[in-house]
Order: sequence, then structure tokens, then C-alpha cells
Amino acid sequence: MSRPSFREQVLRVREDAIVSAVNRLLAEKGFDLMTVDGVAAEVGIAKASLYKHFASKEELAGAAMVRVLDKTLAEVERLRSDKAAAPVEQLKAVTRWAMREQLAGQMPSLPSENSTLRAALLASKTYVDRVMELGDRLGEWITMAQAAGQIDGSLPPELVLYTLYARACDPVIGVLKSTANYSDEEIVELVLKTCFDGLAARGERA
Amino acid sequence: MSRPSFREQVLRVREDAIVSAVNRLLAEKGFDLMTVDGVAAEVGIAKASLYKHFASKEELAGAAMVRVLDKTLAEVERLRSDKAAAPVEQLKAVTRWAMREQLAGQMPSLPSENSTLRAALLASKTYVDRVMELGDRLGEWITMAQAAGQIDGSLPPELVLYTLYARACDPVIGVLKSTANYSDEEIVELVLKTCFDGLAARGERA
DNA sequence: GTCTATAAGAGGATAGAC
DNA sequence: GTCTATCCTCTTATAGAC
Repeated sequence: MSRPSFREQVLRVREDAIVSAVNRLLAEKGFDLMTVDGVAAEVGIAKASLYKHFASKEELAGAAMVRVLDKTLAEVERLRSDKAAAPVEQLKAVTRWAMREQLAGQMPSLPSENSTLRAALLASKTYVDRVMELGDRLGEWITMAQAAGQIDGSLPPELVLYTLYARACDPVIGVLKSTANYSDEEIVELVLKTCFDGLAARGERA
Repeated sequence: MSRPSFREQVLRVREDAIVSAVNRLLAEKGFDLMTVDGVAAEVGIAKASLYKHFASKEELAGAAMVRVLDKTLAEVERLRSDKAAAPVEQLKAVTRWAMREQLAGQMPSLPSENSTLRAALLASKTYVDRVMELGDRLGEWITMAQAAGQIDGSLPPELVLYTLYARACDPVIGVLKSTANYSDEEIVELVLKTCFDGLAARGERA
């Protein structure tokens, strides 16, 4: 309850710099190709010093994921303050946000296959808590949007949730960017449109 | 033009076994986590023998990709024989096929970030040729489907193409499977529905 | 807590006998 | 072309001085 000491503040700043580097490298190369040496080099400290802050590469990734989840939850909270917005618009807004983060090279995407990483993440209470909370928040919007007839009510809510999550690491975004035919905002709107409206033409009938 | 000798046939069979193992491991772990030792072990030969057939790990992956593209092109050709089917149904059919392959652990998905792999693939004429041919075949159906008002004509055809490609490595499929709430066929139809019809409810008006 | 130096091991690729 | 044995680099992680 006492305010943090100077040393603690320095520690915080240092660790924040580390997590930022991890976040960027995770977004750029992914977990497997990211090296601890690379992180140390980007932060500008020795690798051994890194291990004084985080016990393993998996913990580094976990810290970056927690921070990204916190940022996402903050964005969700910000959107929730707009009571007038329809639930489906809230869902679109947070999806836009996630896709912009990916385009900015700020969205780490972890492989779901790597078992050691997965085990480490699931062992982290802070990580699991945030995943659950985000799922709850988005789940509320999804349920409301389905009740209001804005989201297809025949779809399992979990399918809707996972489909939205997947937009944050959609490879289509990177491919479209590499063609250099579209601005970032155009990419966001194109992918968002295919996600919510589908590829099929929307005709006159149901 | 003479028919292959016995030795050549043996070689073919051996290389086919290698590519099968690569294909499976690539689908299971991805390129980065797949090891050449693992491939050798699965085939049941020494690692050095592998290198008599393929010069590098990248070439192994390339061979697997070429084979998968060939299988896809064969499936496309099979579908083309049904002249009565609407183009959009052809696109759905080939997408279903790709998703089933993923569910069966037969769809290798390569990271787009890895530059050495990318360079090796683009240097392979057989690979590039097949990618181009598949793009042409699917592009025809996309254009026809848009002209017929079955696919949203406001979407750039390349966006439609990439969106369909992405279904072959859609992480949503794996997540849904891990929940064990749905059969493989249910997963295929759910993801196909979100892809073509979108998350939003399809109401009465355009 | 930061550093230099190094252990320990995985993994891609090759040498050389057969 | 297949094998065993080995090389060599990269990478995770730690030891130990300051």
C-alpha cells in the first residue's frame, strides 16, 4: 500500500521495455522464430539479465500475451461506455481494433500447437483470468446481438467468438498488405465485411 | 519414353513415403517444429539418406506442398466435370474438401513469415506453376459466381481467393475440434457457413 | 541486477565406409 | 543409396565475477 520505491519503478520500466520488445518480435516472427538473444539485443541488455526478470522464453511470451489482453480489455471497457451502440457494432469495433493492431505489428500470435508454450500459458493464472474475462465480455455482446437479430442466432456463440478471435491473426490481412493494393483501413474494412457479411451476395430474401 | 526401370520405381515409392511423412508432420507441427530427424524416424531411414533425395528441409516442405497442390488441382478438375453445378457451389465444394483435409491431419500449413522457406518455394518452378494454376482455376469460378450474383460483386476477386485459401489453415477448425462438441462434418459446415454467409443475420432486405 | 563466459543440447547438414 | 558417426551452428539456460 506504500507507494512504489524508486528501485521498483526502475524495475517496472525495465520489464515494460522487455515486454514491448517481446511483443514486437512475437508479432514479427512468431514464438518459434523469436530468440531470447534477439529480445536481449532489442532491449539492449545481456541475455542473462533477461532471465533475472523472466524464468523462461515461455514466460516472456506469457507476459506479452497478458499485456495484449489487458490492452484489449481496456479497449472493450472503453467501448462499453457507449451504451447507445448496438452490440454487433461493439463487436465490429473491437475486431477493427484487433486488426489494426496486427497491421501495426503489435499483435503477437502464438502457435496453438506448441505444447510447452501452451502448458506454460495455462499455468499462468493472470493469463487464464484475462482470457476468461475477455471471453465473458465478448460473450455478452454476442448473446445480445443474437437476441437482437443482428448476429445469426443459429450459430453457436462459441463459434462466433472464435471466428472473431481469429481475425486478430488472420493471414489474409498480411497477404493483402503485401500486395500493396490497399491502405490499412481498406484492408480492415474488407476483411471485416467478409467476416460479418460473408462472401455470398446478400440478396432480397432470407 | 521407355517405361521406368525397377530401380526408378523403387526410388519413386521411397520418395513418396518421404513426402507422405513430411506432409503429415507439416500438418501436425508446422514447418518450424518439424525436424528432419523426425521425418527420417517416421520414414524409417537414416537422415543422411533423406538428403540424397532432397537437398534441404525447405525442399522437403516444397515437395509436400507440390503434392498437396496436385491433389487440390485434381479435386478441382473432378468438380469441373460437373457442368451443372453453380460456380459458388464449386467454390464451396473445394473449400469443404480443404477443410476436411485439415481435419484429417493432411493439410500442411506453412508460415508465411519464414523468409528462407519462402525464397525456396518461390525458386521452385513446379511449386509456383501449381499455385498459379490453382489461382487461375478458382479465379474463373469466382468471376463467374460474381457475374451470376452468387458472390458479392463488390469484393475484389483476390480477397475472395485469399479468404478461401485461409480456410485450409483456419485455426477455428482446430479449436472447434478440441472442444469435442461437434463432429467433423458439423465443423466443416459451420465454418463454411460463417465464411460464405457471414456472422451477421441475413434479414429480409438487401 | 548487470555483465562475460560457457554449459548443454537440439537440429541442419555432411563425410566416408559399404 | 544406405548407413554410422560427426561437424557446426544456433539457442536456451546458467555460473560466477562485479
